[in-house]
Amino acid sequence: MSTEERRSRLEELAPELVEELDAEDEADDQVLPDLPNVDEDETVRMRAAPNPNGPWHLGHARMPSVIGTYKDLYDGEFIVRFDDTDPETKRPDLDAYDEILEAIDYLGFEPDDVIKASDRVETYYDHARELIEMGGAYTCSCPQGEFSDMKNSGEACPHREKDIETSREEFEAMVDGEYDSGEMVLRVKTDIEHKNPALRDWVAFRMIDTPHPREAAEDYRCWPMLDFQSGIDDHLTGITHIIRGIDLQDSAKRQGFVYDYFDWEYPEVVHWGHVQIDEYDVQLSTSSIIERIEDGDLDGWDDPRAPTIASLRRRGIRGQSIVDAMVELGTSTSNVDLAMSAIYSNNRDAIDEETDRRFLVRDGERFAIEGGPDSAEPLLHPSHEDRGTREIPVSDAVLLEADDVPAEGERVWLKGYGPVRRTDEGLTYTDDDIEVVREGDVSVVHWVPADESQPVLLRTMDGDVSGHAEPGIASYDSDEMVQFVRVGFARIDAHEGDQTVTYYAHP
RNA sequence: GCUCCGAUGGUGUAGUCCGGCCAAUCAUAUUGCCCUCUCACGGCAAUGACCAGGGUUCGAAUCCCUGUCGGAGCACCA
Repeated sequence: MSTEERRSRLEELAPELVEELDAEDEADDQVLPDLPNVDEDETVRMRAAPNPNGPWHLGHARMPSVIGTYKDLYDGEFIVRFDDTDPETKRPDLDAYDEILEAIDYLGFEPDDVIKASDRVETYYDHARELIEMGGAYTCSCPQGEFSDMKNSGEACPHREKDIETSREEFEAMVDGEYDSGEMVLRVKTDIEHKNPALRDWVAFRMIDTPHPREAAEDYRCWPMLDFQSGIDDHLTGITHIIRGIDLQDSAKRQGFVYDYFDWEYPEVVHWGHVQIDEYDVQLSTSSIIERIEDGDLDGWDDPRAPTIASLRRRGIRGQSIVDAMVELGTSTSNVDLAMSAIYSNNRDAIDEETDRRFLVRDGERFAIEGGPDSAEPLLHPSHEDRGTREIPVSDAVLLEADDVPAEGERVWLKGYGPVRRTDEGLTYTDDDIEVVREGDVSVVHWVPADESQPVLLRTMDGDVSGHAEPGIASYDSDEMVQFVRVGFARIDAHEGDQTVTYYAHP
């Protein structure tokens, strides 16, 4: 019985089972696990909270990919919140704000709102004041190391029991910038004997002497720490579900103390592991990429060797291909390796049908050609005869890749042109029928005319390759894709002088 | 040291909550064959995994314990 037959038979016998079957099928199409505790009456609302200290590397694509997909799945919302509260060690890059938003757009998502933590400092101050009044926070001038030692042995520091009045005054002095970096912090009063030392009386605000690069925030010296800022914002912006990395495993527990003081309900949290991406030897970190650019190892963020979103974009890989691969990783708490081949496979699926075939010969060897027609007309796409052919002129010589050069006396089939035999003079056209190819005696190779070809630079992950393409390559606009036969897919980047610059995408 | 978390083929993932339908799903990868003017696409096939050891049970990938390995936090970074 075929599947169809079984189905209709089942429909007769037990229609309710068919429904069940369909429901299961539907569930199977959903690649991401269900979000925990989704309230039917409430809109699922999530956030991406990037630090704008540089453009995005590939790992950053995961957050918008997944929360954007959840947004679609639950008919929810997501916002982008720039967590730019450290003007010094994670100093924001003013260009990165827009670059990140562009990356999200390229991935195919549109945030419902975009906010910056550095615009909201007064809000954080207000909540700190409230917390101080409740006895939930105190100012502390302990040197960092000393506090750490006391904390680790579960001892309270002398400032913990100071009166509210003093904390209030000292905090206002912090806000007014009356302390230098390191002199005073505001701590949240948690449980100094909590069994997890990471949760004991953590810092909520500290002093930073370096002005924020954004003009609107350059006067602030008292800055909230991530756990405070993020905790307040998640509540205030109505976030229902948070996804974050395992490095922030303790954040929810830390922020839980603040939420308890304010009597707020903490959002649902999903933690996921780190992503590594194969094919790149380098570390996936903003700072290491910045370093490599400064050292001149990379041309910039969109260098084809850079593990960045801008790089894949320039190579002509669609945002959707990245999104699908990211979503496929799921949200497990263990670390995962993403195979670039998964992204490539998605992208091939997306573009193969519509991409023209063209010839590119890398590092060609020149051979005079004798006899034969004076042009070739290969199809633009092997599965679409209706799209027509391209004309490649052949005057008296062609270029072949070293690996394709036949031994003397042997034949090859120049794809779209015809059979030639290697002689001591060069290549001589023969009258062989295509049967010789079908029988496997003669291999088919790509080629370009030696004189009428167009110089091409192919930029790849392994460095730049120069070569020559058939003349028609000059007619493509920037951003169009071509498939260099037997080489791979590439994006046309620019026509510079008499050279065409292309970026290699994938096989 | 203290505290969390995790472990299914090369990679990712389903199944784990509620043990039997699992000699384990799907994708990718690799290999072979077919198609083809040797790319790509498509078709067919093969390869390959439940971290280890105990326990509970008629029955364990699934529950329990121990171990091993891996990851994370204990910052006035995010």
